[in-house]
Parts: sequence; C-alpha cells; structure tokens
Amino acid sequence: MTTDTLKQTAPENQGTSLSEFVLERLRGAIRDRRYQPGQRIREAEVAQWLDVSRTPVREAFRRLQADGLLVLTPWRGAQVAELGRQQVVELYVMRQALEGTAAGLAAEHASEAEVDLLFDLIEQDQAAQGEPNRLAEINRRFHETIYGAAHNRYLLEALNALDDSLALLKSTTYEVPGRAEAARQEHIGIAEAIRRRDSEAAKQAARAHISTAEKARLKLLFGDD
Amino acid sequence: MTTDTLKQTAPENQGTSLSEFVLERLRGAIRDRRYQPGQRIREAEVAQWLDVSRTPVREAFRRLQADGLLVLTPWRGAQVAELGRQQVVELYVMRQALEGTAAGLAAEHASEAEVDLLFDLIEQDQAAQGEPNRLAEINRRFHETIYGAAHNRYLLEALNALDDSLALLKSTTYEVPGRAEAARQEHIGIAEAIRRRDSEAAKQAARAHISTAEKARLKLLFGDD
DNA sequence: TTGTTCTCTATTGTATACAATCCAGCATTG
DNA sequence: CAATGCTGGATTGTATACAATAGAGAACAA
Repeated sequence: MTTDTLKQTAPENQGTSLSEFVLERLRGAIRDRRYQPGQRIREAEVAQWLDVSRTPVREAFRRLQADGLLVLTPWRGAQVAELGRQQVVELYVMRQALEGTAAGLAAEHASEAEVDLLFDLIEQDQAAQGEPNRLAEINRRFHETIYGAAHNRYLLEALNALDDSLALLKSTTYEVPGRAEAARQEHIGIAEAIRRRDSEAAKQAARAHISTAEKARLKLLFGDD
Repeated sequence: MTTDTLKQTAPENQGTSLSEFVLERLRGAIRDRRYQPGQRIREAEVAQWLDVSRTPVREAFRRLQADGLLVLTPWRGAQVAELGRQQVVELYVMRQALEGTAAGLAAEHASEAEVDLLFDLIEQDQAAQGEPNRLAEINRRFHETIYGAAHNRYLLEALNALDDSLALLKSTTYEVPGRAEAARQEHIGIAEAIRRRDSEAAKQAARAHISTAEKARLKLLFGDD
C-alpha cells in the first residue's frame, strides 16, 4: 500500500462497506491524535479526505458518538470529546473495575498460550527501555491480551472503548520518570497471579496497577500531588 | 397526544432531531419486545411507520448496533440481536461486576434523598405483590437509583446499555415462584449496606443478588438445574 | 424428485439535491 | 462607543435518486 490517502487501492474493502471504512479511519485518527480533543470535525472535510460522500461519514459519526469519542450537537456538528478532570477520574474508576474483573477472569480462563504471551510481552518491554512509543505499544498489547484471556465479549468491548476514551488524553504516563519500571513490576505481578490461577490476587494486582496509573496520569495532567 | 403513530404532533422535537426521535422509538420498541430478537427490521418499514425518510432510520440503526441491540450485516440489513446461552452468561458476569461496583460506589456517594428513595421503592415493591409488570418496573427503578447514586457517568451508561441487552431475553425472572420475595430480601440487604455506608458489604450483596438472578434466568431460559 | 443455474425483485449502500439552522460580521440606533 | 438586530454564507439535517448486492424462485437437466 502506498499511503493512506485513497480508499479503493487498499484491500480493506473486504467484507464490509464504506461506513465501516470511514469509522476505522476516524477512530485511528482520533487515537493518533491527528484530530485533537475539542477539535471540530466537519462532515464535508472528512468526506473529501476519504473520497466518499457525506452519508457514510455521518453514519460513522453516530457510532463514534455512541462510543463517547465524538460529541454531536444538533445543527452544530461533531467535535472530538474533551475530558475534564472529573471525567478522567470517573473513567479510571470504571477502568479499575473492569481491568480487575478481566484479570480475575483471565486467571480462571486463560490458555497456556495466552499466559506465555503475557510473559513474552514483559520481556519485550524489558528490551524496549527508553523508547516511549514502543513501551506504550507493548503495554497496550499486554492489556489487550488480558482482555482477550478473560473470554467475555462484552467485557472486551467495554475495555476497548475505554482505552479509546483514554487515548483522548494527552501523551502517555510513561513520561513520568520511573513509571516505566514501576509499570513493568506491576505487570509481572499480574501475570504471575494469572499463571498460578489466583483470581483474587490477579484482580487486586490489576486494580492496584490501574490505581497507580491513575495517580501518574492525574499528576501529569493536572499537577496533582 | 393521541397515539404514537405520528411524529409532529408529539412535543418531542424539543432540542433534537429526527434521528434521535427514531432512535428512542426503536429502543422502546425493542425493549417492549414489539420487535423480537432475531426479527429482521427493514429500513423502509420503519421509515414508513414513523413517517420519515430512510436516512434518520439508518443513523439510528448505527447507534443501536453500537449498543449491541441490533446486528447489521452488510447488504442484508438489521435484525434484533439474539442472545445464546453463552452470551447470557457473559452478560451476567459483566453485570455482576458493574452492579457490584455501582452498589459499592453508592455506599460512598449516595445522597440522603437517594437512600430514602431506595427504601421507598422497597415499600412500593412490598405493596405490588403478585403484579409482575409493576414488580418489574419497581425493580428497574430500584437498580437505576443505585446506578445514579454511584455518580459515575460511564458506569451509568454501561449499566443502562446492559439492561437494554437483557431486555432481549424473554419475560422476567419474577415468573419463577418465590423469586419476587427473595429479590425483595436481597434488595433490602443492598439498601441497608448503602445506608450504613458499608461499601464492601453493598458490593457483595449486589453481586450475590445478580448471581441469584442469573440462576433464575438460566433456569427459566434453558431449564438449568 | 433433486440439484443447479439463472433471472428478477426486494433491499440495502452511496451520492446528491434541497431545506433548516446557526453564526460571524456589518449596519443601525441609542 | 455599546448594544441590538439583520443578512449572507457555511454547515448540518432530511429526502430522494441511483447503484450494487443478495436471495427467492423459475427453468431446466439428470
């Protein structure tokens, strides 16, 4: 594939339609912060960019609204959702509950392969010292592996939506000094609890992990002490 | 208002647009089982029924898809989601986690008025013996009060979406003999834990409540023992 | 009968035309 | 100068026209 400007050249038309195509493109753009929180998104602009009509764009907007990534105001259009301090706190409360649940379920239901993957990722993480972007990517995969290992489609969906929402926040908590090492230790604790099938310990470890991530995030965003 | 056939007569155009109007109508119709699980819904049919064009209908479809109430297959259209046994189990796992979280948070954050409302509803429940529909309605309000008392918008949204999904299941667990009385006792336990601000007890009581509801549901749907 | 292929119709996907609304900027008035 | 009200253009909401596809049933062969 040459670049991401056109649509028909890419083989992503497989099995689906333009609405889905636009949806994924927009989701990616928001996740990568090419559209920033608070920014207004005009239908015509997206339509032109992706070389489609406004119809599929509008349909994608609706789904992104349902996921909480866009705020649609009647007659005024769409803007990327912006999270205030209170909303960030509420998001992390939610995430603590869901990640805890996922880790607990993973301890019960994870396959051997899934457990191995978790430890693989911890090693990769070790090797990616000082590369914030790679660290963030590996971190994402670690958590997604746990989501999958819980084997609950609703939980999986909810956690993915939550991660998308958190992508609205500027930067990553790995910018906090020492956060990367601390996170790795916490990951090890979670993975080991899952490996020994200790559901309660996995849940508590995951909750604690999210809690410290929240503290780092709040300090980063609002200078909390 | 005369009936629910037309759209402009009703004063629901306030502040919003046809898409939202169609969305709410469809959500209600699915919740009331006027559209049954598995049933196909044609765009033109809805458009004609609500006297709008297909455009707002399609946009409503997308949001209902995001909520998991509709399954949209490209080129084949929409049908009301159908839940298999495994999905029901997964839904209840999710619900146990979220209701537990909500009850725990309610114990921390509920206002006096909210606590009073919970006990009001328990009394109303007592008075509605043998009226399954009223019991179901009061039950719904009891749980929604807890959702609100948790004061977390994401949790609230997730629980409401979950309840919509559960509405896809046939009938109510109040049809199981003795379930109504048992549920009332469980509600009292939850409400009292919230009143004494015992977060952990509220959480456990709520989880147990959902767990017994799940057992009743599975017995009803699949004849589990 | 059973299975296979081929139309043809119903239905959805997409594009576009048109209506309704908002908002920035200017003019008018006090 | 400030405040208010109007006007034009930009943008979204809705309707409709057209294209693409799937699926049912007819026609036919074995």
